[in-house]
Amino acid sequence: MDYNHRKIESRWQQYWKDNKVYHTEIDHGKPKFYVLDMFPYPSGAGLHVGHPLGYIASDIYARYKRLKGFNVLHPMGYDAYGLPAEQYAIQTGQHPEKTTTENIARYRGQLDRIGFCYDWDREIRTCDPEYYHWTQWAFIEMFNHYFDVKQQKAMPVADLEAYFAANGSEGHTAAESKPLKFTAGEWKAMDDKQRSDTLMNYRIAYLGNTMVNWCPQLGTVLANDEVSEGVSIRGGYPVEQKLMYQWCLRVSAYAPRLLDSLESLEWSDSIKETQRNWIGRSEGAEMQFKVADSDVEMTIFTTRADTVFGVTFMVLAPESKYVDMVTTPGQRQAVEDYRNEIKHKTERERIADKKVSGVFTGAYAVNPLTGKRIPIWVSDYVLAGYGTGAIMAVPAHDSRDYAFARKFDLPVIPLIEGADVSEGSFDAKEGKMINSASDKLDLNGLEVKEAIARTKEFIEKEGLGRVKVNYRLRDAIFSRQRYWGEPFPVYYKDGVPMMLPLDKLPLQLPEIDKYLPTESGEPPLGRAAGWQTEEGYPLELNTMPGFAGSSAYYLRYMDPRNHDELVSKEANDYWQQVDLYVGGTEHATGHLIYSRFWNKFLYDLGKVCKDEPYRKLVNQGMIQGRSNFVYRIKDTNTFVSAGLRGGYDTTSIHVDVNIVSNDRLDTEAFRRWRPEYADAEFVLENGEYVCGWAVEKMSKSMFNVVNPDDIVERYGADTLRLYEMFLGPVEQSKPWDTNGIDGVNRFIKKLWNLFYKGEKWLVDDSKPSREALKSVHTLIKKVTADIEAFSYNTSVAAFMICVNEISKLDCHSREVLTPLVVLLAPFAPHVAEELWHALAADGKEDAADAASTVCDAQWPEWNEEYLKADAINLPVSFNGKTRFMLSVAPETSKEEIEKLALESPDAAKWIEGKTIRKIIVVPNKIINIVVG
RNA sequence: GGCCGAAUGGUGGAAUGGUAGACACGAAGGACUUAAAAUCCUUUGGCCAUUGAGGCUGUGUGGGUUCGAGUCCCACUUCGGCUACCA
Repeated sequence: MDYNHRKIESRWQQYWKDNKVYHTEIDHGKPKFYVLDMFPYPSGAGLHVGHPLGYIASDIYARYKRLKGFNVLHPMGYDAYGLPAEQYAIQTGQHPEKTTTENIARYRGQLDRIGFCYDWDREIRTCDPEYYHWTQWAFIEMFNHYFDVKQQKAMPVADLEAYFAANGSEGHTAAESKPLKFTAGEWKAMDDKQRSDTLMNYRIAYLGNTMVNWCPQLGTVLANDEVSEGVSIRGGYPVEQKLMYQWCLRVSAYAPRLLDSLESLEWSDSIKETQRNWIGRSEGAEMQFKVADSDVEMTIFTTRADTVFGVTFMVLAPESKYVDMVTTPGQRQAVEDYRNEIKHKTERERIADKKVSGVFTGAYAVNPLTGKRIPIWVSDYVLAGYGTGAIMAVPAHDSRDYAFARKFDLPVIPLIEGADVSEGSFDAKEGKMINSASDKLDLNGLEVKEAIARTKEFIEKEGLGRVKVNYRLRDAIFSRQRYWGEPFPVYYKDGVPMMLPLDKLPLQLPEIDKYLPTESGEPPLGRAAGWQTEEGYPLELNTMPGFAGSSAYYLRYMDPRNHDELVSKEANDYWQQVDLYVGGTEHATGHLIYSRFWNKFLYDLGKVCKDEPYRKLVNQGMIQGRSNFVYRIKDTNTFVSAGLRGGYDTTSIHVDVNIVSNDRLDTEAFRRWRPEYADAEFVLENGEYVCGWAVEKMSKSMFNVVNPDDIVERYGADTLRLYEMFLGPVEQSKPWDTNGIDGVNRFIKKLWNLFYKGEKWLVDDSKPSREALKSVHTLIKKVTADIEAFSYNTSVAAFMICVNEISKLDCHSREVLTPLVVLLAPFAPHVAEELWHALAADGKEDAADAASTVCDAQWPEWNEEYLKADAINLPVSFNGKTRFMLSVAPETSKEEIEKLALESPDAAKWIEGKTIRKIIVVPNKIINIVVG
């Protein structure tokens, strides 16, 4: 029997399915382990060879944990709502559900062929009403809660209403969009609409008038993490700022907790750092600046309170509320013109346009420490959304302020000794202060850090401001003007937003005729006939964004068919949280923040038992494409091999990597590839056409997409799995290079040949040699350590070494081969399963019924006794240079080693005629003898 | 501009501060074969030497710590990734 991957793999995939081998239930007799992949968006293009990398890595871990005796939860599902299906629907009129269902079927087929151990009985889809029921439920809970800053947790809005009725707004501790002041009497006098509007200022899910990223081409708003460099991540369309009334989530209230509990997570430092930056905590001070000849006081935020003596002007964001309050009549027109100009520029244009621009308001502020009058300007380099939208400008020590001062010829006062500000600002927070003294505060001579502390102390004491911690993290905009998303469980009663009663959930997405906005500019749901409650109140027309469905999906896998709750207490208590989460780094500032927020909210409600959803996170690298090129001689249909193109004037052309093998072009396949190459001629080197190559993104247009199905068909899923792991560390990005896959395939065949020679079954019950035992026990130790450390590439190498050694020893002992098969089961489950059954049935064909599956085997333990070497070779060095090797028994003491080294004949010639100055003996490592 | 990471043969990559280059690809040579494929064996960082050995050098650059540095520290160069008028 030769190794036949097609037969083996289809046979065991069928067996696993028929026998529900990977079905998981709660089992209190076993410790649990939850391994989760970030679920995919099923795109129309299907999986390419890069997608399964993380799935294979987590699958290996899940299978390993199972063999170690854990009850492993390893589910899979689909993030099914998304823009591509909707865009496709707009173009073709095809219902996105149909496209999505087809794509899911294709994904499932591709995944199944790779042999994953998912419990498909727990599959979820975010577009399934049974699933989004709980997305809508969570939204209602967020609407019904506010965030209490003092207790740092979510509390019922009803409590807040009671507080307002008793005390008014005075002294409340709710996180708010903006400060509001009202008395208990005023609260009681409010009508429903006014109360609703007021409470929106505090709810965790609230309707707010906020600056949003509006993308005209997509016809929808986008969250900050869906925009990069002023264009949408999906599609790359320009994005502009627009004030809109939208549903938002008060994520910013959770910023301190999101930041603090990062410490407790086993995530990579780089992704934690990315989240820290995104949350953007900065310690500084808020200070009040009085406006001259006016009652207005402006509040600014600064991290450099120490530089207050160098403030020579103030700058307001164009959208700042202060602009209208301070602008003088004479400057009103100029300011209005400037604001209009800014408004019509997109974010992208504002960034691209590095020119400094701004306009004087005509007003002056008073520096609270020096009493000097300083002009107030408006400029778009100050952002309305951060801090208070107003800054004190210190041109000597901030490069942006410096550029502005130079452009508009404003004074620059250096505050740090030795800082040369004739060419640029001095931004570093170091040095001794100068020019910083008044009759109340003297900072001269202090280090910057001391000066910051001293100033903060001073302004708090004098009532000029207060110490303040600012966060960059913004509330999440939760409305999308699209069809293919979760409908909001919201209706409007006389203009007041109301939540549907819980027993009306799920509110199902209605059918519509076209997937475009209505003529009046309303979102697509505006086309749905009868989109209203039974009482006739209109339902919300927006839908939820992509991250809504992915924020709590890990909980649903614990209890996917529960009709009464998101997850039962029993299931949540058992499975707790994800122990290992595998996915790409691109979700660092989106999904991984929202999901943590969502989970913390549910935790506050007592619905989940863990504060954090994902205990350990591993980020797999991206698989890039490796493109191949052919070189056409200009104006001909002749192609020259890469090594010979020096003498010709050529153009390089991408060629389909699937007709190239080891960078050698299949010239016949090339002629068939496209009609224009049918009569192509070739200039060969050594009878072959050698292609050039480059690493690029994997994409259709580069002809470098490799489909896993093709690899599985040709080499088998086990080879694909082993090869993807062998390519390099899981965390590292690397190009897909099919060169080299033969090596892994050869390894499987070699392994096979330990069991079968033709039809003959080779395995026997003989006592294995010490070398064979040592080889396999070394492997057990190595693979166990490697899996725990996620170092799969070195594991595969270790398998190769072991199989080579055992082949050379001609060992076919069951005692050696059985653990080898179990070790291999996580990596190459099909061939391991086949051999496991063959071992049980002594190589007979009907092996399938002969034994339990390898999935129920026990992970082997290594025996240190077999690993002990007879002798250890220690390098002996003189004056740091290795001169010879000394063999000693493993348990030799330090003193004995020293004696042996000095007495060895090799040592004599290095010691001769010299004095020994120092001897260093590190047992099992080194002997170093210093002579002179 | 900020933050993070990386730099080792022709290639992908190994190496708890202790014999650098595991393992694999590719390449060269050989065995088997009518031939090819498959398989197996040998060699494979560079330089010098070779009858038998052997020797020198070598992990981006320059310093440092150490008996000993690819690994730790400082500075620099280059390349990736993320992020960005965040005051």
